[in-house]
Amino acid sequence: MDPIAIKHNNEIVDIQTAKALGIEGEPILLDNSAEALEVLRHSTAHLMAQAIKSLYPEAKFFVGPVVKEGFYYDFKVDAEIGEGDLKRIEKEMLNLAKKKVAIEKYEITMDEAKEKFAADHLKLTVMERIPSKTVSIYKQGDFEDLCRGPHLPNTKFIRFFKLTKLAGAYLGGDSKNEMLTRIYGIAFADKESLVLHLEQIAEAEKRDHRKIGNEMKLFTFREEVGGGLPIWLPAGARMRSRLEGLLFKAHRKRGYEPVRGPEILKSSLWATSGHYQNYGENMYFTTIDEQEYGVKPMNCVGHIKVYEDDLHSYRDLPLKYFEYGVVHRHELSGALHGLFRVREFTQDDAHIFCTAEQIEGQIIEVVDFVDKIMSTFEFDYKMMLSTKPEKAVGDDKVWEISTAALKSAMDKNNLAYEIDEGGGAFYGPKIDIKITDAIGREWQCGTIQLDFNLPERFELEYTGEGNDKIQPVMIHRAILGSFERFIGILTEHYAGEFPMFIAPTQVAIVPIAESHNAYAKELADKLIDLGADFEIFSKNESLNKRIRTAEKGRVPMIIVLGDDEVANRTVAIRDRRTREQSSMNETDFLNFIQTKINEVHF
RNA sequence: GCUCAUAUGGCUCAGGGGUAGAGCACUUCCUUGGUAAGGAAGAGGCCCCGGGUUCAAAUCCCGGUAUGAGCUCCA
Repeated sequence: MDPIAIKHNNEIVDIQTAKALGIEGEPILLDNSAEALEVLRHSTAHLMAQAIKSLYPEAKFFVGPVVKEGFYYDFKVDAEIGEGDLKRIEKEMLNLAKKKVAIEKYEITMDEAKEKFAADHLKLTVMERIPSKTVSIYKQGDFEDLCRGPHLPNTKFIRFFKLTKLAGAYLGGDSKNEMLTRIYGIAFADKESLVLHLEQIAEAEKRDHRKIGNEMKLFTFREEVGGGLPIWLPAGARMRSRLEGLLFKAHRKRGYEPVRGPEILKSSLWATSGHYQNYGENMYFTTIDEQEYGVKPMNCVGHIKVYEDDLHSYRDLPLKYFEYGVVHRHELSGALHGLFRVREFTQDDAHIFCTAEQIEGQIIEVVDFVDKIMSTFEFDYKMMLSTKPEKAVGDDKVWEISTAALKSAMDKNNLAYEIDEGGGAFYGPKIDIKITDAIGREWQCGTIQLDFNLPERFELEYTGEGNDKIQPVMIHRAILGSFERFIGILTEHYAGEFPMFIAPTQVAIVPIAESHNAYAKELADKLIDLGADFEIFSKNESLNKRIRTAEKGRVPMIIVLGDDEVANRTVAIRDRRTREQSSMNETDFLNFIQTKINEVHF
């Protein structure tokens, strides 16, 4: 196999450039390595541009980079391009690739380039952004494009690709500029990888929590209620309350105290906390009796008021307050997305007030808490440490100390993390927990934020050993993040087939005939006593229909009751996934359910 | 927030300047069935909201609301 490029000084250099400059290096072969895909996808973007140019001769092109999920090209044509045109463009791309045209590179001066592309105002805009005196041109057949490369040596390497999305995009991402057409695509070195990728996209669509949530009647949204304001239906609320219950116990076990702050607080308080200045554009305000109030976007201020209710000794610390805090944040309307991005949500929020010496131990404890929960739900996760953002309160020195404290807690305990520069909260640095779901997608849930600023702003203190007044440190933390987003993620993670301990309905009871209803009711009562939710399928429908309905409802366990079961006090169990049947006596069954429901402790 | 698209019964969707359609779900009746759709009859819609054009608007136009995709990745 011929190399498609080389790696020189840790940079990808294409064959054309290497030859011109006489550079040698480690060969990059056409496989699915990051380097090979970068070159392949970049050239596929160009091939797409060539195809577009041949179908729409008036086309003008802006930029066509490689991105995380493939590549795109921004361009402008006179005609309307719809989803249906993607197939046409793909076909033309295949035709062009089949001609096995060499991709050549040459350099010209910026002035020459400006003349060459004089008719293309988009390319001219691109050139305005390039500081160098010369630019490179890549040529394949009669198609030429301004590009820095690297590119494949020949179009024949491009075989396995797919144009995936069509969208509008502003020139340069700025909404003041003109709107261009953007086509996204993906390319791989072999057919299997492409097929696998497309299957993954289809799988993600099947798991969409908006679709499953609707089918399972977990939650809904209503136009007349407002955007981003979820309505929890009985099934969803049952599941949510199971999660809340398990997590409540877990907090109590770890020494957290439940507290509760008000939904609206005076604006002056938000000014003290800094939210008014730094987060105000995301907040809802209301004025009553000439007094302005802000609807809380976070729970910290309420918890600070809990702390302030009493004097504290160093002996009391750490104090851990937690609340399932309902918060409102005005997200951009275009950013709303199912349960993932809403304007009202409930955080599993807690604030730990501790001494500086206790920071490390507390961080470790929270990380351990996170690990327990995420592993229970079979999530892999990684941690990101985010540093000071542009909009921030507090001295640089305080930021340095708190960032260092987080790093040291992680380092000392050999916890791996990545750094996100400038990604912190406005009051302090943070560690975000990113989980990976069943089909490999990443989600941000929990967060641990260190805060020296709010204690300072509210002049919090505790009495030290020497009877002196010392400022405590606050740790903000959430583990699920919010019930809304977490349940959305769980829905996609499990494709709606929730494990027994969290499922909205644990057991579907299907009595075969009316004469078996009494036994069904008797079992149902016993299930309630165990804390299991059930549903009896005794409607006037065929047995097959009722079993099908129960299956489609994604209930983890279906039991069928007929003459045999009533006579012997047994249940016929049908497994949701394997569709296999087995029999169990009543006592064993109830014990089994009890074990299944209680097998999880966070 | 911006651009484009979409909005028809509880759900999924077809239709379309002049009586509103299907499947599922729902109700009633028949059927009493042993592991993925038994049969029949019936009820249910201000066609998102507000304006405009028209003899006539669910349909065309404008505005609003909601939903979807994209808007950060720089030749």
